[in-house]
Amino acid sequence: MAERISDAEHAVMEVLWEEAPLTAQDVAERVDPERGWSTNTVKTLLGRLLAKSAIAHEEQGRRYLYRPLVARDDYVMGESRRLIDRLFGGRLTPLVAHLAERDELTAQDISEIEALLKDLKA
Amino acid sequence: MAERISDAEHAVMEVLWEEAPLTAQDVAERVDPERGWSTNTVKTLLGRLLAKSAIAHEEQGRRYLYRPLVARDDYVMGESRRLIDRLFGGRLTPLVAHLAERDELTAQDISEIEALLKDLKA
DNA sequence: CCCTATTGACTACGTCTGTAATCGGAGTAG
DNA sequence: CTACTCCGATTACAGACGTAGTCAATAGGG
Repeated sequence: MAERISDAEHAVMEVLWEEAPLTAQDVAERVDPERGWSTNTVKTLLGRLLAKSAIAHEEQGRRYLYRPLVARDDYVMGESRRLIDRLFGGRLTPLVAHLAERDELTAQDISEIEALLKDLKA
Repeated sequence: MAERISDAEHAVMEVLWEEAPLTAQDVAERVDPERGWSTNTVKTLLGRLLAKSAIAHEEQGRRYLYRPLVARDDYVMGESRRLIDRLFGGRLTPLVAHLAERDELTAQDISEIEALLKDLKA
């Protein structure tokens, strides 16, 4: 089931997570223009996502409406875990430490996370 | 330079980050046995990493000694940023929040990170 | 009813990846 | 000198990916 969503496919998923159901046409129109994809490319990606059961489609007249089957949260969680496991021995602290060391954290980030953690303990 | 290191290649890099320089043979012996790679496979990966300048080799008699050119920290940072940008709009807080929501944080994690952040402000 | 525009399905194709066998040259044991 | 061995380099090959063209069916416009 966890058929591993590729990068290009992910771009399509983002569209459907944002709004669904949509027709292939709609999706093509909403994909990040950065990509510069042709409609056909988007259709192929939709087809592949269907094949891996990441999305589903229901007939609507002579076209299909696509909707995500995988929740964004689940995908995001999976990817995050994969990275943390692979690079930080499965622990979040080293990641935060790493970002901190490289000055990738703003004062605001720090406050936000502190507040968040405080809440967690409550 | 930033030739994007693949997953299999990454496994080889981990060995060299752990200890270097090493011969191809040494690397093959130290790669995670989980992978079950033949020596040839490791050699191919070393070749590809050379091609993308992620590692370098120096002649030592009849063989080569391989050493990393890319620092682990840089690699790790790059991958982390990529994930955070792609999935969390470039901000760390949502990632932490996400992990928290899914109960992926232990009490110890929380304390550690709090301590870390406290230090940062000092 | 016939032509054209639309839509999903199928096909294409070069690149990258994972995995490995093979080839050719250089020492090494006789 | 000769057969063998060790090593890096070259080649192989299937499956995933990014990207897109073509085909067949269908639904409207005349």
